[in-house]
Amino acid sequence: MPEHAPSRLERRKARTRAALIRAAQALIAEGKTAVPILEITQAADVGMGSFYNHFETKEQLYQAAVEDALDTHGALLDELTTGLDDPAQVFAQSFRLTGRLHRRHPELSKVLLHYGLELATSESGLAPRARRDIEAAVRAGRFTVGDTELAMVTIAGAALGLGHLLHHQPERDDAAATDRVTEDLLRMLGLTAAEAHEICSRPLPALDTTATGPGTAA
Amino acid sequence: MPEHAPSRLERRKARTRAALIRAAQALIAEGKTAVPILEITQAADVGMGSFYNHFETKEQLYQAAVEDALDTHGALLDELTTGLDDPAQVFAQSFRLTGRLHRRHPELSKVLLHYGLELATSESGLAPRARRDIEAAVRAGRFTVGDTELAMVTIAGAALGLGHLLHHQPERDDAAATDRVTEDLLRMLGLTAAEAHEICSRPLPALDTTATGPGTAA
DNA sequence: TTCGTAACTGACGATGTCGTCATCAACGTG
DNA sequence: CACGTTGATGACGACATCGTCAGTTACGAA
Repeated sequence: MPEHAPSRLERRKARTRAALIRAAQALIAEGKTAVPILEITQAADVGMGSFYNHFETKEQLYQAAVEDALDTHGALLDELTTGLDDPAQVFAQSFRLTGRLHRRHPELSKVLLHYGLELATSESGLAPRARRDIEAAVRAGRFTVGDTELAMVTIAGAALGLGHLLHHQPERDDAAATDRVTEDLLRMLGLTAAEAHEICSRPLPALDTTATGPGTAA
Repeated sequence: MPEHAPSRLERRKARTRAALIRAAQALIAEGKTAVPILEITQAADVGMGSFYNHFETKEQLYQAAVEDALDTHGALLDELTTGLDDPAQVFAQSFRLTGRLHRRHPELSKVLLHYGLELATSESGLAPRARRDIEAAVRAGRFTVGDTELAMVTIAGAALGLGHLLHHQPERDDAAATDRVTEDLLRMLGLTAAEAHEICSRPLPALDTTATGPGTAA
């Protein structure tokens, strides 16, 4: 991989690929995963045949779309939690930010929701980051966790449930709901009720609307 | 509805309907929801045309199949938790039994997993039972819950996550895993760590393999 | 037994989707 | 400028699924 200067042709290829991924994410977000390929390419403003230049099957495209969405969100979380020294707060902040994401970037959120629990046990995506953060907190004596793997699926399930609820109850205050669930989870992880509440009351960094599109990671 | 004696013709109709629902549940359990109708009817050992005598669309059949599975499991839970006077134990026992279900009745479990979070917010199915139990425990001063709805989606998410993990890690002890997650959730719900542990150590009623088939409720 | 009805059945035409392929446009190279 | 290569494009044949329908069987009533 001699890190070629991505010459015009490659950039064009990348652009059509990105367009397909974007369209796929939009369709997944609408729950329309069972659409003809032609419809996807039209949504991407790309010729029908172009699809097969990049993917062999619809499922393959969807997989790439989800992977892209996960990378985007994970990178954002990492960026926004650097510099925090309390591992418990890193966890809390990540979770709270993810909760807010459901409203700020509904498309991305819905993509995550659609693939749901598959992602919780997947070895790529958010799972490794979550495991890293939880184990760090355990080592630091902040969390009391009997089984990291079980805690992770519980937390992942809670996150998905929360997102699902937020999408179905648009009138509910997303920040308040997310903070409460985070607080509940911190208690579950061994923090005292008082401390859990305190951590979830701390201010959060702003969640910019610089939604990174596909093409950033691939 | 004069409660007619269900005469032979009606019984036959009910039988083919049940056969279709059974087949649908089996297919959902295998994740094969995108099969031609013909395949469903063959699995049910029923003529192709019969499908349209009972349902108008595949999705309609699946919906009936899920409803049936939920009623079956919910009724079982109610039956096995009657007579308990501590609402916290009712909750714990229901959750522990549901966890064990993932291994005892994988088909039924997978049906629940497939429809996932939809069921957590649905007004029919297990959600009303969960709400009832949680609110009873709160009234009795056993649980400390800020928002019942949020607790419910968290718990539902945890249950789904647990089931998902159990299906993907067959070597894991399902009873131990379930009890630990239950314990975690009880702490989250305000019980002390000691009490949570104690409640999850109590013996459970045997989970008979009298899997009720479709036709019982419909 | 005979007849009417309700449910079952599988074959068939209509419809929709797939994936290929021949062609074309854009780009880089000698 | 001329040629080769890479990617884009959409039309087309192959194939699968759908839902209907005309005919059949099982049942119940007269």
